[in-house]
Amino acid sequence: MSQPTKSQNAPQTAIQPTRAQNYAEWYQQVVRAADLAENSPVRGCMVIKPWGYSLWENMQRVLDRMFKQTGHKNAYFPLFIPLSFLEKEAQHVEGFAKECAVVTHHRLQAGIKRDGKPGLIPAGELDEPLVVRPTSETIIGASFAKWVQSYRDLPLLINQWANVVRWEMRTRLFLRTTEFLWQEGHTAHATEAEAQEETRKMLDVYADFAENWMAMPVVKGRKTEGERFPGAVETLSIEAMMQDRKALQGGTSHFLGQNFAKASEIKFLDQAGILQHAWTTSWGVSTRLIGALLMTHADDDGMVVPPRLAPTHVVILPILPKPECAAVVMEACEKLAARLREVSYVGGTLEVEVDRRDLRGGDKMWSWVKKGAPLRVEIGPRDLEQGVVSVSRRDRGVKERTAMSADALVAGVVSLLDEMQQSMFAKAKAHEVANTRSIDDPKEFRAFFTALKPESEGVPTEIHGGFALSRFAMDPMEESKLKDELGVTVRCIPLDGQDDPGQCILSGKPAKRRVVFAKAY
RNA sequence: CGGGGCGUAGCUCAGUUUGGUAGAGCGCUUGGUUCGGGACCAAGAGGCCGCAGGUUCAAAUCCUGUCGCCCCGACCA
Repeated sequence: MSQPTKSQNAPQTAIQPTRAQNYAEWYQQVVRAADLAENSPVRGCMVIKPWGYSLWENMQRVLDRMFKQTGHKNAYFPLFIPLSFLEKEAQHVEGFAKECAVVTHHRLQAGIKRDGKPGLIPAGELDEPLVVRPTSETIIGASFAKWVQSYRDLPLLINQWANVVRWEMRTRLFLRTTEFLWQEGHTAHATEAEAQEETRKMLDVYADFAENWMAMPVVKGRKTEGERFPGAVETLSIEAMMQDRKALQGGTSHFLGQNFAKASEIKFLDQAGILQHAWTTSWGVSTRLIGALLMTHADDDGMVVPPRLAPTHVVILPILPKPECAAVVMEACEKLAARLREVSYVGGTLEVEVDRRDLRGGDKMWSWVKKGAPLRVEIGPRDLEQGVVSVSRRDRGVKERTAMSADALVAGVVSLLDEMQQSMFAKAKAHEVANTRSIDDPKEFRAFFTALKPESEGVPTEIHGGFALSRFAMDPMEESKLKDELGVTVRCIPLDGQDDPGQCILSGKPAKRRVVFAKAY
């Protein structure tokens, strides 16, 4: 087979391979083509590039506003956690011990390294090692213990934007990296009911954000015992179906009971003068959401960014076939950009970029297609003659264009973006619905999650499976067996589900209701 | 931590079996022809072949050691 040259045999899609050919590789290629992030020299850690980071900034801005609106305040706690703090909650230690980065020294000095060469070696061993936070329950708990004395100090509603480190064995850009960015909310309450309400409220905030900003439909639910956060009494999560029909946990909200309050001594005197332990919660979303956004919306030409989170809403591409018309075209572009920048959109004004780069037209256009900018507006001499601009939507075909007057664009741009946002959600929802099935027959269940052609010699399995809504008797052993056999787990017990008694799909024992089974990231 | 693989130009890789002193495509620079589209032609810049030893007249190539990375599993936001 001869190597096809670019001119004779240009790829049909901007991303190779396509989703259908090799989904995992497609994901990596989109991350790169869209200029979201790249691998760094540091094992398992990524460099988030400007386009990817501005997506995160937009997510942060919206979420931060939602947290403030629900009464939370931001604070910042140390990156380092004394080892003894982590040891306070037994299940917590067990859950995180295997993935902690540990600081054992506090300076470097000249010496002979392990490879026998001269260089810098760690010196000044710490009396007590410091753990780089994998999550901050214990260090924040220490502060909460000081801040809470009376029922009048409650509820305490705190959020922190931070980086955390989890020494994972295998990493994938955005989905699982050694260091990642997130927010972690930590709250303390006087009563169990209030803490549970908080847990539920923040899950609703996440679901609202996922659906209305990311255009990503989610299922809200409770986790089974085996999938729970270490140390939590109950874990709630939002689960989204990616385009390969696997589930991605997008955010979690934990009801911690009094476990961490007891470990950190968060105590208060209630109105009756009785000393009580507080009830705490914690909840978080991370830069993983960028991976979720990609796998929900991106196509074989690259990223597709939902308008409400786009760093740039409109890209204006000047078309300059002849140098003599450059000035006129550029002026028209700048004029349109200035008008569009006055337009209000989702709490701010439109972000508009005129791409003045000295690149060939095709390269320039494709770079924005791959990044997923919602609207591209082309302006060339011919458009100027006809008094129009050419508008392309990223959620439509790359070559599809609509000619309209600049006035019409300025007047209609917001409804255009709104329609695009809606349409992206609708498409993702349709995909979820199409691949969610109620299954009562164990044979059908097994077939649903079994690939027709198993993976072989670099050819991945075809995309299959989805969400199975089946009854489960909540036996952890059965769940663990299922995971070993089919790689399927209970993603959640949906909150909006009804009681629907019948036989457990795994054991045949009586089961009260249906849960979501799926393969997961 | 178990199994497999790979370290050669910015990127993707060939060359290693059969040692002889470094290549391709893409990208980059310059010039030209094109150009409502990811074009073409020409000329260039760029690598002590992961690192350290050894064998040899001669090592990217053979041997030993070492470091790093990737993939599959177990673990995981």
